[in-house]
This record gives sequence, C-alpha cells and structure tokens, in this order.
Amino acid sequence: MRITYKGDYALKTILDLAVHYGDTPATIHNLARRADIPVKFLEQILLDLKRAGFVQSRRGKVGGYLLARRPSEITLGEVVRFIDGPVEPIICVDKKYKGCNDMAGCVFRSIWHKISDSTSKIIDGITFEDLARRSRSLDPALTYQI
Amino acid sequence: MRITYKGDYALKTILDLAVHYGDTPATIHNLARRADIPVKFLEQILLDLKRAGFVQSRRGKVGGYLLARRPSEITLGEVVRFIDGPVEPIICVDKKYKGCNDMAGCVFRSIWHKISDSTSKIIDGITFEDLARRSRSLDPALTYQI
DNA sequence: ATATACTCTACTAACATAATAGAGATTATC
DNA sequence: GATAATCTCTATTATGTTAGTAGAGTATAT
Repeated sequence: MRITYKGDYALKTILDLAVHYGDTPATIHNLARRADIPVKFLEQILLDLKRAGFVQSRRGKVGGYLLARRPSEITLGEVVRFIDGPVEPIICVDKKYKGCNDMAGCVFRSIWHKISDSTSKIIDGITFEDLARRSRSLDPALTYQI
Repeated sequence: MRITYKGDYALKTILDLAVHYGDTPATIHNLARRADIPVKFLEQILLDLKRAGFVQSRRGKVGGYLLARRPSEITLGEVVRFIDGPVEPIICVDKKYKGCNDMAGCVFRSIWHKISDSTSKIIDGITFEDLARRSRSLDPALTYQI
C-alpha cells in the first residue's frame, strides 16, 4: 500500500469534516486552505468522495461539504482503499499481473498476505471518530473552531 | 510498500540462487527462463543486485551468477528495500513531501509508523534460507535440479 | 580463435500522479 | 429576478515511474 497525495488530501479533508461534525457545511476553499491543498485538486477529490458516499454537498450560498455518515462509521481503511486501491503489496492475484505463473508454488504469496492482513487490522480498526478525538486532544483549539 | 515487477523478479531470482546455493553459477538466461523474466530486464536487475553485494558473477564460459552471501544472511526486507524502496506507506518524513506542514499535529503519522513497523517485523524476520527451505518442501524436485 | 557469458549506457512506450483550466449548474439573499 | 457564492463536470497537461528493448563492449574456458 502506498498513500498518494490524493489519498493524503482525502484523509485530511475527511478528518477536518469529522472534527467539525455537526457544524455548518465547510467550503472547498476553507478545507483546501486549512490543509494546504490545491483548491482545484480538492474539488475533484471531494466529488469522488461524494460519489462514494463518504460526504454530501450543498450548493449555492451557505453551501459546502458535510460528512454523509457519522465519523464513527467511517474507517480509515475504507477511505484509503477507495482512493489508493487495495492494501496488498503486490497484485499477483490479479489477472493482469503477468509475473506469477506458479501461484501454488510461490513462497512469497503467504508473506504478502500476512502483510496485507496486519495492515488491514490497523487501518480497519480506526474510525474518523477516533482520529477526530486524537486530533482534538493534540490541538484543543480545533474543538471550538468554526 | 509496493512490490514492483522489478522487485518481484529480484526476489524470485535470489530465491532461485538460494535454492541452488553451492551449485555451479546460474546463467542469466536460465534464471530468466525458470522465472519467466525478460532476459534483458534481468540483466539490469542482476547488475543492481551485484553492485549492492547480494550476488556475484563470473564471466566467460561456465560463467553466471552466484549468491555473494549465504542465504541465511540475506533477509527478504533487505532486498525489498533495495529494489523497491522504503516500506513506509507515505514519505511524509521526506523533505520532498510537500503535503505535511504539521508534523506534530498529524494524527496519521503514528498510524503509518505502526504499519511500517508491522511490515518490517515480517520481512526482516525472513531469510532466503527460510524461503529456500519452504520452496523445496513445496516442490522437492528443486532440491536435485541442476 | 571462438563461443559463451557478463557489462554498460542509452532509449522508449505506456501508465500513474498531481495537478490546472474553464465553462456550467444551483441556491441564499437583497 | 439579479447577483454572488458555491458546487459540478470534462478536458488537458507536466512530470515521473515502470517495464521494458537495443546494441555495442568486455572477459574467459576450451
């Protein structure tokens, strides 16, 4: 698994929305500014996240983005997989992968599987409620921020 | 961490050399054929592995490649890191990474660190002697193969 | 000598990443 | 109903990485 800029930006944005869950919608502009993300890039990312059901939007004045689900119901793993793909270190299961002509006899497969497993255990056990709580305790100012 | 074709090929090749450790040198041609790797691509990979001290070569007739160290002294992690780079899922420590303006307040960092740790524990605890043994037990024919 | 093998540098096609650009659609408010 | 603020959507582009390919050169056992 590799987290790209896009993934990094998506996670930071969802965390921002989780920290401010219950508030008025956050505009792309503000989300971009707070996390230092190029506005036009974040536009696209938010559209993706919206189509996937992570966030919802409101148009027009007083518009912006909100989480579509409660922070406690969005895991880190879900978002990572949606943006950056499977956690497997190598896609030798995939039909497209030409490098594996000997699935049964491959001693590496069980190792890659073990790595996927341990990674999944970590990212699937963390929700954005957890992350928002940690974030608030690192910087209590966030709790009152509009 | 993502294993590329290059990494996959390097691991398979070193495993092949480990399984046949003590034999006469294996030619690029044979190594490539046995693992279904493009010959010219494997040439480059083996030169890299040689420069890094994993393998040694002999030129001319009866030439080929041998492991430069005992299989028990080469870990999976060493080879993976050499070919495919660090195991960290995101290089937010790196100076080049522009996405992190808030190292101290980032709740994700400890998570990425945890993932690197668990991955490292797996790949650094496995040597090519282990892998060769597993490989032989999966396909006993390999033990006697020239 | 010669065949067999490794050595080295350069080049390239395809794809992924990280944006940027610009026109369009919706809505609160005056 | 005009306007400003905001989201929506498609296209384009620059850069880097990956996965090779090409070809000329060097060493050595026989």
